[in-house]
Amino acid sequence: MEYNFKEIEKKWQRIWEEEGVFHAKQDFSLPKYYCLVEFPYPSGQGLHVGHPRSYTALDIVARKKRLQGYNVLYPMGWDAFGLPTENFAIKNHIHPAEVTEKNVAHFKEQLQSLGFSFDWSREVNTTDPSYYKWTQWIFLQLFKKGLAYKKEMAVNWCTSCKCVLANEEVVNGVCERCGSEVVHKVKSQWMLKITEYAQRLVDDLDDLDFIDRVKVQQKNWIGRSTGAEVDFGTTEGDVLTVYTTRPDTLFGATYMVISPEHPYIEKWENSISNIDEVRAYQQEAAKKSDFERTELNKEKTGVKLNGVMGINPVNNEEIPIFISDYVLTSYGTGAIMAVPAHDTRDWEFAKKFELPIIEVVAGGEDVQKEAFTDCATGVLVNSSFLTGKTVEEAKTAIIDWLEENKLGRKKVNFKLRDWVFSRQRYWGEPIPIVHCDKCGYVPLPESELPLTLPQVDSYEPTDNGESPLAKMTDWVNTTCPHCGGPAKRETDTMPQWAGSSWYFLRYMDPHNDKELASKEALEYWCPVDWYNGGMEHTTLHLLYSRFWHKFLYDIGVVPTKEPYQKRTSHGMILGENGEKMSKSRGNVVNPDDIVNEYGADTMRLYEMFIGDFEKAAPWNSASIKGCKRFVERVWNLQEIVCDGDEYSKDLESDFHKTIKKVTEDIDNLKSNTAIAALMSLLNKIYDKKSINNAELKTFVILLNPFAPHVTEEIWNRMNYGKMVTSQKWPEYDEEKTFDNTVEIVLQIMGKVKSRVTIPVDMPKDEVIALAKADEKIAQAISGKEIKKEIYVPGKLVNIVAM
RNA sequence: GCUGGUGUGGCGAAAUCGGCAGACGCAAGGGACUUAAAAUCCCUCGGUAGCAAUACCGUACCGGUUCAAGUCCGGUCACCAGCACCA
Repeated sequence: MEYNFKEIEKKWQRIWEEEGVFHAKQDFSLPKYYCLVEFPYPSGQGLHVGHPRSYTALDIVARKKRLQGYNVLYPMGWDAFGLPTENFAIKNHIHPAEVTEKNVAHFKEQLQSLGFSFDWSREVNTTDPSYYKWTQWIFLQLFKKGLAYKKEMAVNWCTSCKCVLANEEVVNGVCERCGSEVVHKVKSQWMLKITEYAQRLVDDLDDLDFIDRVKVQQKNWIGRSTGAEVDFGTTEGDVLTVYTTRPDTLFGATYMVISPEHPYIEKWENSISNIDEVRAYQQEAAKKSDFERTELNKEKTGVKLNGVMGINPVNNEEIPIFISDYVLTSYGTGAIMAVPAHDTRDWEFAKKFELPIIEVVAGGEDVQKEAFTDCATGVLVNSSFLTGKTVEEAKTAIIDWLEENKLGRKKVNFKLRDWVFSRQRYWGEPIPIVHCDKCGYVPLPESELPLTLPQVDSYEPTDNGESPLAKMTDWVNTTCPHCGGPAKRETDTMPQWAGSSWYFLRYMDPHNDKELASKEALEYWCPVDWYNGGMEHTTLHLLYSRFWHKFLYDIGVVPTKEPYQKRTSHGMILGENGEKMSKSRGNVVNPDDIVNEYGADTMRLYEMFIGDFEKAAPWNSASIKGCKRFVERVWNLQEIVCDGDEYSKDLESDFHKTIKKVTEDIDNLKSNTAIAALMSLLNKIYDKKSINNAELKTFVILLNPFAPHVTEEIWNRMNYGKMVTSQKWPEYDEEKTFDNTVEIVLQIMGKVKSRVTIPVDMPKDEVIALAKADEKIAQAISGKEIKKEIYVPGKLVNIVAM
């Protein structure tokens, strides 16, 4: 009997959709489960085979949870603002909204052809004004709380996108999207104070069920370090504060370094005798892009400030001050004390400028030859009242001393920077702020939201760094909501990360036009129980949305501190040659082709069977056949069905074992071994040449989350009643997962010599006796002294005989 | 450089606690069915030696702990990812 997957899959997809089988119920008394996958950017290229890996994995979880009686929310939508659409629109003279609509339709069709159990009644689209109304609303709340502010500063500017980038979007000095050079440009930008949440973004990770590498990466990115600020004196009388994580080494500070942009240089202009040299260095440093700064980091450079000296507060010694670009303006105080004996960078600099190197922690080699940095367990020397203390003791002692004498304080610093939020492009949410000469930056009244994107003639980005919206004078010129005077609208738009920072909340109540979602819906659905997405979003979307959610929690909008309880991440699907799939490499696999040739069930099974979900895996066309065979063998079970309303004796324990295995594996994201277990069971059924109705029902339900179409069709043809989707997930009896007898191995000195089958509950003495009676064992131990006899129940007997 | 991870057949991979290494699948070889092919079904399938029973070797490499190590400990190498002058 042939399985016509093309017809049958389409049929069930239609029925599921028509009957709203996967719609989350409005009944808030039911136990809930919220499964979420990152909504895609609907690019013109269509779905990538990587998308279904994530979507199928959580589709399996969602379908199983429904069968287990949960009210499941598994939604899908479109993260549709963004540059590729805008660039396509520019090139082809079509409005980006039109491009988006077309791409969305294509994506949706592709997703539906894979049979995902998304609740399409809750579809959202970030470019829909009824959606971005609330994105703008959140921005206004941030503004009102002082967390959105405008600042003139050097920002990352992508020379190709002609747009500023957040720090998170700059990878190795180039644009993460297009790979073009990123330069520094001084611009006035909207910023979000994510740094205010740095501490909580680190601390609250502890209570979350995120995979470790996500936690570690977020922690590294936020980069918390604990140390002290120390106030150095100067011969100018000003206090020069430095940040250090090693205040214990204060007696080893032989010079100071400030960043080229440090404001004291202006202040000391008249006292610095070599001011021209200093100015030249400043200009040189300003010209360098991030890329150059990191590329050229081998050789230390700098200029000594002649005429000004620093004063070390612990011993009142005068030490020189340098400017150098190895000290960053944006971290700490933009100034450091240099301890060349115990810091590699300071050591290199000291060697180059022939500065003294004083050892203050004993235990290393000669500090004149190499910096001794790995000195956490060392003991202090040459350090007055700290001498003799361990590093840890000295840290505490010096901080106490500094605080007592008001010369310093304990201090926690973060690498995290505030989020550069504005973009000079058209296809994004307009920032709902107007600028009035009298009143400054004034938020639009909430009643005027959404502030919709105006129609423009040209979406072309400009070279002068202005948004295309700036040319729309009709739109730009407005009145101040505060004083009624003339004012100008903000013409920059929000970054793509804005709409995705809260979309999971909108799914909870997507058609609400009074609030971003109702209190009841938020109470019920928060938090997302399981969120799967790409590692590439760890320090972007995932961090940003945690920040927004925490803010919404603080202002009483959402009921939980964190948006996502559990976060997992899928490995990439590589091309057949083991390289990343890309057009230029010519190794792209189109999911449509696979669905056409093998069907959605086979595609789903293959992507789940391909290997460890967390690891990258190369595509292999040949291996798909194995999954197709499996689907067909399952289909053909219909030909060997016999009567029976309970598991047959010889398959009973296998069924209980498989139910247990599949149930647990789905919860642990191990679909590969769950499918392997189902394949094994199927092999056993075929060995037996028959399956009864009770067994087939269980088998079909177990397989349903993985291969929903074929199982639904079998269920239907067998007249088992209703749909599989309305059945109950099978249960297993732990007792029955054990066999009555078990084969154990008999070892001599840890080497397998023989095997024997015994009742599981046979006492140790009897098992050992039986083992010794075994012909091969008896032979092996004859004439030898038995040192030890080990019995591991259900596994083995090992006899140590010499 | 720092942080995290990975290393197992021809290939994708399994192996909650240390307890039969290679489940499951692909590819390959042999056979059955067929006029033939495809499909399907059955058998073999880590290496070496042997007709065979069997023996020895084998989870990147070196060493250790243990009755027993893919798994634990120490060291080395390779690869992947993230961060990278963060004081």
